[in-house]
Amino acid sequence: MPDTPRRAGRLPGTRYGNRPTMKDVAARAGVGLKTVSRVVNGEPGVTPETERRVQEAIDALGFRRNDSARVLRKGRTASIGLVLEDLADPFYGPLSRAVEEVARAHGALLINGSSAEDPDREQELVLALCARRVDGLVVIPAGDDHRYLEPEIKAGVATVFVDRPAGRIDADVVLSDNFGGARDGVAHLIAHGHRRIGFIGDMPRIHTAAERLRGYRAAMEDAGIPVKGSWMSLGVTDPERVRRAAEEMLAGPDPVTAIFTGNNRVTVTVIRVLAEHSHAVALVGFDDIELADLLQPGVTVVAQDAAALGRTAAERLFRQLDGTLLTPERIELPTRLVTRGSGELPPAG
Amino acid sequence: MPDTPRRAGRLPGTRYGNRPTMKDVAARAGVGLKTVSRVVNGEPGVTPETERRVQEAIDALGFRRNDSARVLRKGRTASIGLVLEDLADPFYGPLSRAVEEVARAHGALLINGSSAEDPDREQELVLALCARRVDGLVVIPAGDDHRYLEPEIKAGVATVFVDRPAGRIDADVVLSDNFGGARDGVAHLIAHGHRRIGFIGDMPRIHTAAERLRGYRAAMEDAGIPVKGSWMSLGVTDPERVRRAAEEMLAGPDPVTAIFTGNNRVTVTVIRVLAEHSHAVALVGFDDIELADLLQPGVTVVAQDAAALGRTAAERLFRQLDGTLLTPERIELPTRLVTRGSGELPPAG
DNA sequence: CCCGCATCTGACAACGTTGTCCAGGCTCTA
DNA sequence: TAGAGCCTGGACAACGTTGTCAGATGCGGG
Repeated sequence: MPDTPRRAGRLPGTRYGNRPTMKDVAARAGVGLKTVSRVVNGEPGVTPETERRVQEAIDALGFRRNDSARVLRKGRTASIGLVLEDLADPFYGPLSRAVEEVARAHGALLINGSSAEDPDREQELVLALCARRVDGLVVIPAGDDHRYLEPEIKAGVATVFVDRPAGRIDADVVLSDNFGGARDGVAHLIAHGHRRIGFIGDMPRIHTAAERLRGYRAAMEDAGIPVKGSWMSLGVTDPERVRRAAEEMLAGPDPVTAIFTGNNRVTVTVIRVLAEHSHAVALVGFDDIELADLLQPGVTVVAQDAAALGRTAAERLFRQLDGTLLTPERIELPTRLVTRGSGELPPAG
Repeated sequence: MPDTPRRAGRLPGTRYGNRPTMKDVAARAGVGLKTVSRVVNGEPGVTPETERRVQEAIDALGFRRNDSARVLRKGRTASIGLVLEDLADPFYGPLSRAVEEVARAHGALLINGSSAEDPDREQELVLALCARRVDGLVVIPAGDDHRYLEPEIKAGVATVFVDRPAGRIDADVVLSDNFGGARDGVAHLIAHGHRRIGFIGDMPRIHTAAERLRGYRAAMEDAGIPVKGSWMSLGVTDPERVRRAAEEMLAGPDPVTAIFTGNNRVTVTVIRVLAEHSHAVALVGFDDIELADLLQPGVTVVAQDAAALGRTAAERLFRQLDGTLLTPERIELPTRLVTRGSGELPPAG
């Protein structure tokens, strides 16, 4: 590409690179400031001839309304914030997109940030968004104390929590039925003859992990199967430790014949372990994973609908802004058991 | 959850739900407006005692600085816009995240939107972002004419295009080496004895698709293999048509012994087709896919580094804002051939 | 011919913040 | 103790837009 010289950076001190303002447009069109405002906003009461002149000046100058000033004046930003754990996680992609679509339908833009599962970073992000006066917030919480949001909510920032409940404040929450999903998944294994079933999940301080563990316990109890401590591994999530945990469960004195995995990352690692294992072990995982049907055997999962979570949350948010929603609620979306083979294997050994 | 009454929506007419301003804080602390500003911004020249009083008032009132007003005054928004095709696509997740991280390192927030591969929607989004006076834009273009951005760029909006070049304007671009990657992938198949190699890719009007097709042709030509029209399928991307295209290539009078797929969606579908096929067909795909190593055989791919694309683009953007970058450039990042089995199968039949 | 009315236009203040600049009080020295 | 100089604090304008309101213009009717 030729080395066409570019503008010499933005000159320090210039604001917005000296963009034309309505005043400039008005001067050029020979009309008043307010008339330009009217044309820009499509307000009535402007002669076609005047409008044409103004439009001409706008095009000639490359004028674009400064929404910062507009926001300052009007009080609404037409933007909402989304704070999630990690934009790169395949679970959050569809969720973000769903929130974005709802926002778009309401003429709002989406500002989003990743908390990286760090409560401080979550708070920092949320408050930065509040400082920009987003109209509302969709938060997938990393922390468990959200009292810092109280003044914001009181000041009118619509807020909906997703995937996990808010901590120590009363707010709208949209969740998957983690308990029921896990219970059904484990019951599915039991129905296929398993009694020694392992559970590998995240730290129970994370709400979803705790609920799924509870579902596992409930299913076992319903079937009258006492759970051994060696069958449960909690709080491991990095691949190396998951691998060890799985191997121990499979090798112990009371080896499991099936494993229930608490989230997609764990599931993937366990699939790798089982692929190397000598005899077939049944597996049901929480969260769907791509290509799960192409593996041998296909992976049976408890799928949750990330897009529906996002959509539901965003819709509630805009209903809060309408004023049609007055009472915080907790909404639980159902999960779906998708059978593909790995969960239907009979007990071996 | 109990039906605790919430504030009755935002009262119409109230701005920001009557949030306290610096003036309120100043009144309560019994100091001047500017002193509050100084405390909020950590500027020097305030006695510890005064600062304490101000801080107290801030906490008591739940004051949070209004960044809209700040932006209006200062001219910089400390936010950048990212326009991509689809936030839910696993390719863009890591890219977004990388852009976000760089933005964060520069104290900026990220506003993003999906164009859904629609040029009009791309333009609408970009202009909405410009109206908010984002400091810069990272754009994965859907359209092929970006002259509408000229006034914006002239006005000082830093702009970097990613994944595909800009149309009809001179701007920074960060791309993967689509041509070289595809050429190497196809050459890899040729090196393993294949001569009848199929290509299934997206519409050549999309830059990446055209480049990959060019790479395919180049590799074949380098090996002195004339390409038959029946080996190429362009512009198909929905699963059903990809399936048919693959089946035709495999069944025709000159059946292919290997297929090169032009993107991850096509690759996934072709994997499904090959899984049902009677004899082994080699496969190399452009773009990596998760769990590709667990399939039988593992899927050989030409991987591009989405995060590196995003990071590089964002870094260039902030260098533009620094003023240290004066000339638009075209940067090409290398791809990487990841061999896992499917690309090393010998020709069958 | 003048008045009233409707229509169109523009002057002005306000939104909440920050930059500039000056005033007042303090300390330190001669 | 007076004066110089420094430090702290505050008054005011400005950023670009929109809401309010009043002025200008034109038209028709009395």
